[in-house]
Amino acid sequence: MTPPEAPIVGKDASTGDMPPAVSLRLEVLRKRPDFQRAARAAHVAKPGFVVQMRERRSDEVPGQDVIRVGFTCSKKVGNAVARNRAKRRLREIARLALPTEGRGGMDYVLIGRKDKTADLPFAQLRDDFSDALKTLHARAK
RNA sequence: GCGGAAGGCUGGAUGGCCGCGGCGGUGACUCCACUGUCGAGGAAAGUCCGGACUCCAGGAAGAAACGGUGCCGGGUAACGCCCGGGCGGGGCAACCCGACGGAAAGCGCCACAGAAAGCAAACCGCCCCGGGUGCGCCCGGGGUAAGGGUGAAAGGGUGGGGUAAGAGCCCACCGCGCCCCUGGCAACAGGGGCGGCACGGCAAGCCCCACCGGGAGCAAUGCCAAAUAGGGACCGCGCGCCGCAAGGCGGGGCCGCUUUCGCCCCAGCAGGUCCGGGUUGGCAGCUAUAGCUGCCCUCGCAAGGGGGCAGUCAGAGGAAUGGUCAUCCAUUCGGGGGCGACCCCGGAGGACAGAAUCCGGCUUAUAGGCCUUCCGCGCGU
Repeated sequence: MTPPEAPIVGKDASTGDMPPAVSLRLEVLRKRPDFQRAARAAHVAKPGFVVQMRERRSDEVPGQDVIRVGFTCSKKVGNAVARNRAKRRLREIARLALPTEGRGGMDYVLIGRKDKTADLPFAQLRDDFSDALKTLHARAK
């Protein structure tokens, strides 16, 4: 079932992000202060998750060629198994979309929701994430 | 075949595409790319016990307090765990359950009901004597504890003798207590003798006895680096008393307590040197041994012990061990076909649950599937 999905990726890739994407790198957020700064920035809520995005200041350590992304699932999401599964699915949609649809110099934080993050169809999660990114990028303009 | 008891195993499979963490290799190799290899559980969970390990308290001994354990024996590094046994209780049985030391060391409590709840008493009764009778019984005195009733429990139980009625008053058996013998390492069991019964229950109320326990925890702890508050030591100057000097005197401190042994410190100051350090980050601790896994020998009823061979098996740190799709596998729902086992089409969903220093246990959660042994009933031979 991979072939049917390939056109989607190809279509998104043709929107014009290809040239700067040459050296975009993904890094994972690990420090609490980074999460707290992102929490004060813009956010978009979708059924399966919430996305926060913050533009790093130009003098911050990771340069403009780096996209950073963090994942948060609090105890409200469920027990350890539910939290881990939600986080893994969030990681996957981020990994699939950010190299082509993300912007350098941004910190993204994805927040899991109870039951929805683990149960919604994967394709819907991907579509919602693309929509959320477009909304955030338009707002940041 | 039906019903039941005990124990054990498993807990989705295969493949495609795309990924993650550790270690190794290769490449102009701090980034990165490619490649090889390894990568969650029986409970990883609760954090309830027991340890290893680390730090704290100066060494040793002791006492008190506090906490825990509690039939006996064995196993173990240890345990509150495990195995075997005893006793008590439940079940036709297989088997299961048990805070199971001490109540003549002391204190305390025993609700409700009941006449009476621990010291002997007597509500209804029963019996005898005296008196009165309207003959139904009533009053007074005394003897009883068999019967009724209450209760979780009422001063041994059953039967016989005995008596006015009764009563260990007497007798037999059972129970209980003491002594002795036998078996057993022991808990305990069996037997004999004596005693006429005295010693109610609760120790999951305090308590007593025996045994065990110092405290805190990997966010332990050690190392490195930067900035900085600002503390201490030594050198130098100076310095209470005694002494030529070494040093002593005097004062103070060191495990929560005690004893003993031992140790340490002691005004002030411009300067120099060194140490130290809240916090943040990095590295170590960090995964291999009271090991684990498989097979075998041996001792033991067993838990387990001794030995041999082979292999070596997650180490993250906002936390890797996955995401997704397809097929199969069981499960279930709807429709159809077939006498039936079952088959076809479509759909749903896949138990509990995710390592965080590491072991040994316990407890709790768990869809479905599988295996072994045993018991009762029924049927057949």
